[in-house]
Amino acid sequence: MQSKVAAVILKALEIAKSEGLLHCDVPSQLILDRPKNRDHGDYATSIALALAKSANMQPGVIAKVIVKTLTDNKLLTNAGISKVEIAGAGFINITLESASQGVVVTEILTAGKKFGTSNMLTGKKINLEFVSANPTGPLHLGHTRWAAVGDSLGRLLAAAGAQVSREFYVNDRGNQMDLFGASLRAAALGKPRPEDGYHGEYIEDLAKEIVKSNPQITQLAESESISAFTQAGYKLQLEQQRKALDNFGTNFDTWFSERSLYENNFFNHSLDKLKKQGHVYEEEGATWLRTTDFGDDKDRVMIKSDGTFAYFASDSAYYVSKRERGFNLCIYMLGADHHGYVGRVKALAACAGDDPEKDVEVLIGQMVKIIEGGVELKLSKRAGTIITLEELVEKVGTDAARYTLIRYPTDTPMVMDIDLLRKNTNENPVYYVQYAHARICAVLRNAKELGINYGIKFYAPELLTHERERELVGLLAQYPKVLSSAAELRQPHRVARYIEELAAQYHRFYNDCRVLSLGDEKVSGLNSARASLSQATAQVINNGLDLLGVNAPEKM
RNA sequence: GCGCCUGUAGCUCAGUCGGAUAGAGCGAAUGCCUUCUAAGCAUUAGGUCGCAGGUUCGAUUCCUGCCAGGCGCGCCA
Repeated sequence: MQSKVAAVILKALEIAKSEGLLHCDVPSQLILDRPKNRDHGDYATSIALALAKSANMQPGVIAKVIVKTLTDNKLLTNAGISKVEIAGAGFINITLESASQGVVVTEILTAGKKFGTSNMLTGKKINLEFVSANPTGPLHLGHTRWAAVGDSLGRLLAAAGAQVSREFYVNDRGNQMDLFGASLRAAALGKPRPEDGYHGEYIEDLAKEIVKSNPQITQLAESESISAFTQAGYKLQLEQQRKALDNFGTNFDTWFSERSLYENNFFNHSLDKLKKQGHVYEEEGATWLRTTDFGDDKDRVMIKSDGTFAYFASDSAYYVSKRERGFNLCIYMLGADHHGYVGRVKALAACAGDDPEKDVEVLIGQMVKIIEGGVELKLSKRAGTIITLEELVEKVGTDAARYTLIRYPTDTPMVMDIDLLRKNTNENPVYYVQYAHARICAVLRNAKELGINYGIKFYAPELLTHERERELVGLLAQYPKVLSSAAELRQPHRVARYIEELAAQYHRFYNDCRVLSLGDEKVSGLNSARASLSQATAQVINNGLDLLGVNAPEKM
């Protein structure tokens, strides 16, 4: 509907220009806003103000020309417009006819689960890397934010037509792993842990489990024993992470091991590739990538002077791997403590001969604070007092945890109030939205019992003339736009905010417009129309929640 | 010192491809269930959109500078 309206106004501009009423270029696209104020109609455009300068005319005059052209050429009825008004300095407010506005309900009921999807990103093969952690401990709050947001973003990008592969990068190389093994062994032997080792209680538990399944492990020579502990701990911990994520509704297509980058000569292959681009050099016995060629603040070491690989070596090979596997967009989701990586990753892409603006995106998730009983829980891995994904889920449940984490833009630091999330009231937005869905389901169940037919065949859009109905229909029509802009901006929180608004709008409608027939009242077309509208609303809430990975219960 | 993020109602936060009277929840006050799920709805109160300049017909939104807070700046991973 919206595109039809925009098209008709553009057409009016063309006609006005050809008739010599307007002397300026006609834009190829027209922006239609949804006015905040309902008195301003269903759509509004400020095109007259925008064109004022280049046309050298008063905005109000241009607006008049547009409106006159629209009416004179009888363009209004075809686009389903019932009213066009000029307001303020030159805004054009457009009101749709109920019937034409209401067709969106039919569209929703026809498309079902697919309503809102698009082909905006068709042809994009996206590698979405998120969570990526050391397999040396439980996933903490920062990981959890990305587990929720990343998963949702993956669904969103797929809904926009992209082919998405979700990838978890397992940091299973380097001295963190050795420290992990040494910490486990120390715990098993009751010895003090290494100074900069792992100190959480979970180390004790893991150590016990490892010793239980392999009692001889402590008898081995120290270095063998440590590496045996490392291996065993790695397996257990990775499995635990996988389970926790699975339980959280977050699944990955690929668990990519950092170690595997060094198998089958892959690292050398990727280094050769980089060398061919001419940004690799040797200095002081080390091998460097000249990332400063592309705006990084310093060059990065890949092979250290002692011959071992720096972390960045893995990064570079990993990137090459992603590109060789055919991804034409690599999205990295990193924590705020890694924001220094942005320049480096972009420069890396450039060093590999790619376009850092197009082929790579780095999203930074700010810190999450958690408050319980009015006190901030301080997070320290060292002291072992981290809040884990499992603990969060245990405290508030998967739905509330996911929803809350997704609800905020990731570039703002957020505070989670555990006490609030435990409340089953509308202080807690996830319940508010879920309640709206459950409420609709209840209404529809009752409708069936009363013999009220609803659905595409029984829906008469022209009957929906009440202000609440029009508002609700108008909001439903916005959903595809919300999805595409959320996908484009990589901001799943927009979906959450939208369905909150939709839930609120439904509750308002529900309060003012009775869906079901009363008592002995005869069932009318209006009952059917309203029930169909309710059904469409439930469908959109369901679709939205689905993108967030949150349940849409039919009963609460 | 340099870089990234943030600063909007008492609290937690949305919003802004530049547009008409800046929004929501909580908290405060007051109404609405002899008939759809009151986990709901409505009304009222509450704002120099951090500060100062600039661009513009128009700036909370864009630009510059400053102030405040968070986080980073290893041949660690």
